[in-house]
This record gives sequence, C-alpha cells and structure tokens, in this order.
Amino acid sequence: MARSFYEQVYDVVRRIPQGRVTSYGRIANMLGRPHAARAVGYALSALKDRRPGEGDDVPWQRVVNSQGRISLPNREDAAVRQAELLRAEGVYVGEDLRIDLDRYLWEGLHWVEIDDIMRRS
DNA sequence: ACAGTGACAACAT
DNA sequence: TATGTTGCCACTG
Repeated sequence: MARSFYEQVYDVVRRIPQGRVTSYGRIANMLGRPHAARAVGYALSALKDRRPGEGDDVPWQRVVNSQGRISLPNREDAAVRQAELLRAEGVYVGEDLRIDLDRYLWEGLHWVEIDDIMRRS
C-alpha cells in the first residue's frame, strides 16, 4: 500500500534545510495535491499527539503560511515556541511572527525526490 | 457512510 | 493593510 498522505508530508518536511522555511500550500503542491494545503496543516497538527519516539525528527517549525506568517490560531504558546525554534536556527522572525520569504523560502524538491517520496522510500 | 474539524489559500470587500 | 467568505482535503468518530 502506498504511503499515507500524512507520511508523505512528514517526508517532505524532513527535507526542509535548517534555516529555511516553506508553506503548507507549497508542500501540498509538491505532493501533487494543489488544494490540500489545509490537510497539510492538519497533518502537522497531528504530530502533537505522536507516540514517543516517532515524529521527533520532523522539523514542523519550518512550515509557515503563504504570507510567511506563523499560523497557529488559538495557540499563542505554540506560536511563540515555533518562533523561538526558528530563531535558534538563524531565521529572523519579527515581533509580528512574520518571516521574509524572499530571504528564507525553500524552493522545494526536485521531481526525482518527489517521485521517491510518493512511491515508497 | 457521513458530517465535523482545522497550523490553508485565494479572492472580495 | 485587515477582515470575512468560500472552496478544498485527509482524517476521525
């Protein structure tokens, strides 16, 4: 059976370089689901109740919305934590939790890598 | 099977 | 710019 959408999302996120960020929508596009941005956010949200030892290597803090803003409505504490994690790896995050995409945006994977993730790996 | 849920995004005001 | 609205989606009881 093919990998679940969530697993594919985690695989992509794991490949975001340290100090760079990308958006929910871009990840959805990379996986061939241009309209599944919301589901990507849902997948990352699911990490919060992961079982011990799994999902620890998913750098979820490197995913922001299309405007370059940290998107965690009704979760101020988590938003602040995400900002701190990003600053810790060299990304400038303003007081308004905004990030300059022209400077930190990760363009994404090459199709060969995408194919690898989609199939199996 | 089906309605509800959200860490989205594009568009309209 | 700042909200509000609408379309979309994978996953869950």
